[in-house]
Amino acid sequence: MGTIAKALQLLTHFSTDLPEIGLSQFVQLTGEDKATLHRRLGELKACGFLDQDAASRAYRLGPAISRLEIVKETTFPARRAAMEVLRKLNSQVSETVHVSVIQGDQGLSTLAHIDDPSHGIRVYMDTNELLPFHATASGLAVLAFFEKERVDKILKLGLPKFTEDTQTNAARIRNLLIDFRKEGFARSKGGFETDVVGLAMPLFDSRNACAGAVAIAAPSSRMDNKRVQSVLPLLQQAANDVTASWSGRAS
Amino acid sequence: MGTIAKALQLLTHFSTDLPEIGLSQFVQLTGEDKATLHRRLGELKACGFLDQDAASRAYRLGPAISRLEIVKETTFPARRAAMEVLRKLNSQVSETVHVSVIQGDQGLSTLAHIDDPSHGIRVYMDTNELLPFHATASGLAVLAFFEKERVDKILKLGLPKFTEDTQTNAARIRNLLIDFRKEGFARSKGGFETDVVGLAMPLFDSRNACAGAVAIAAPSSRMDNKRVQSVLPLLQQAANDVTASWSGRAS
DNA sequence: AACAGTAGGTTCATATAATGAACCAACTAA
DNA sequence: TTAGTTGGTTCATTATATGAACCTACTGTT
Repeated sequence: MGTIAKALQLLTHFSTDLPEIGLSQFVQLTGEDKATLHRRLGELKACGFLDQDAASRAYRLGPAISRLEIVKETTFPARRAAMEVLRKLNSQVSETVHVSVIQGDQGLSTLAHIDDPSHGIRVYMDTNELLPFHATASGLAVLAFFEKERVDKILKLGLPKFTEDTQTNAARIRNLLIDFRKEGFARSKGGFETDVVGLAMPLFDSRNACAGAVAIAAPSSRMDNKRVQSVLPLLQQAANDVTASWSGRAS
Repeated sequence: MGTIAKALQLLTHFSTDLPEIGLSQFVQLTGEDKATLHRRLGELKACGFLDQDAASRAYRLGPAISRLEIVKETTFPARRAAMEVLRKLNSQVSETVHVSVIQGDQGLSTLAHIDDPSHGIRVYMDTNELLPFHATASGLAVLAFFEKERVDKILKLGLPKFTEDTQTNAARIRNLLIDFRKEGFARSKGGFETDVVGLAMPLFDSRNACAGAVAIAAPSSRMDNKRVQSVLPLLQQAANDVTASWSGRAS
């Protein structure tokens, strides 16, 4: 790995749970030398990718990120594209739908979502919340397409129990992943929020790496096996549409 | 300059006008060796900061940008913070207001804006359009706080004429900047859009570098010298508020 | 078909830049 | 005082980035 990649790797440690990181904390997180990290962080800061709190001296993501995101969304509106696909999918299935992207090893962050308005009982999404890999359909969908090493690493980070139905047995999760990979989609029932059934398909970037997932979240009362079979082709189409708009390549 | 900074510098070449850049074009833009650039671009791509079009092989901004921006805006909502300040300013002055951030040497991109709803005749903003440095109050406000070398570089890039009143004389612009720096704000009249008067104050990041500007855009009929004097303290307050929310330091 | 000009991408000896153990300095708590 | 933090710096050593020359594929031209 080159110096550039090592430096950019540092940025992946930032998350909604850990928005500010000090020098020593970076030493802990990476195991690298303090002097080395200090120089890397300094360069990232000089380029505006990091900002340093004047008082605490901790680092946080800098203004260059916003600038680039504006250019990216203006010229290649991934967010808008995802939103358009979701509008279509929502109109077809009349359930809450969302597109989430991988955030390092911590989970998935929601890029775009639609809370379905047509039912009295519906699934609400907290967009600020990270979706855990092991307890959501989206998370399982991307895990199913990760290399074994990465799956191992993530499963070893801990499998918190969110509900009675959260699957916390690593071996069983691994078995699920084999099925999901074969079938091309993942499902979960009440593993993150009680009574919510999730159906998710992976999304790929232009490097053919799994970048996220598109998912349908519905009350379990409205999502029996028959309904699953009927919405799957629509979800597949949505996944293809998002992947195509992201990378020019349909899966 | 270290390798990391050199690599990140490449990203600044992307803009709304130039969203995709090929290898040879990078050679032209930077004057560096093809092999070197190829390796740097490859590393940026491997980290998800760049994406490569499968057919044309051109590079564009990648998914990592969006991921980081989501973390940044979730945990440290610069955009939202700017918007809140703008709401207050708009309620006070009842004119179109906006916050723009510097985008390399190409101009300013609008981060947040409010089109004032209270007047029949009002200034509309095209958020996708880059604000030129030499023809807008925001641009002149930041130029006034740049080092001389950077001002020279930008003025040499060309001074397109947008209206009859666009100032295209570099020497006169330089004189204006001296005044603006002294007064702490910049003004322009019809230089970008006919009959629009702009008033802008610079914004600073935590490194004390000028990062953007907050501005009021009004029809010239509503912005005489007397009105300017009355809104300036409000603009100053808004600039302080944004800068404080961005960096923890009031100017 | 041969040519010239473009593009993206690769090789390997060389030179430059990254590294890290040991070092400060400042602050906090015992 | 001491011991444990924190962020930050120095400089000899080592590893990495660099770039001239090379390859390959595709374009339109003669």
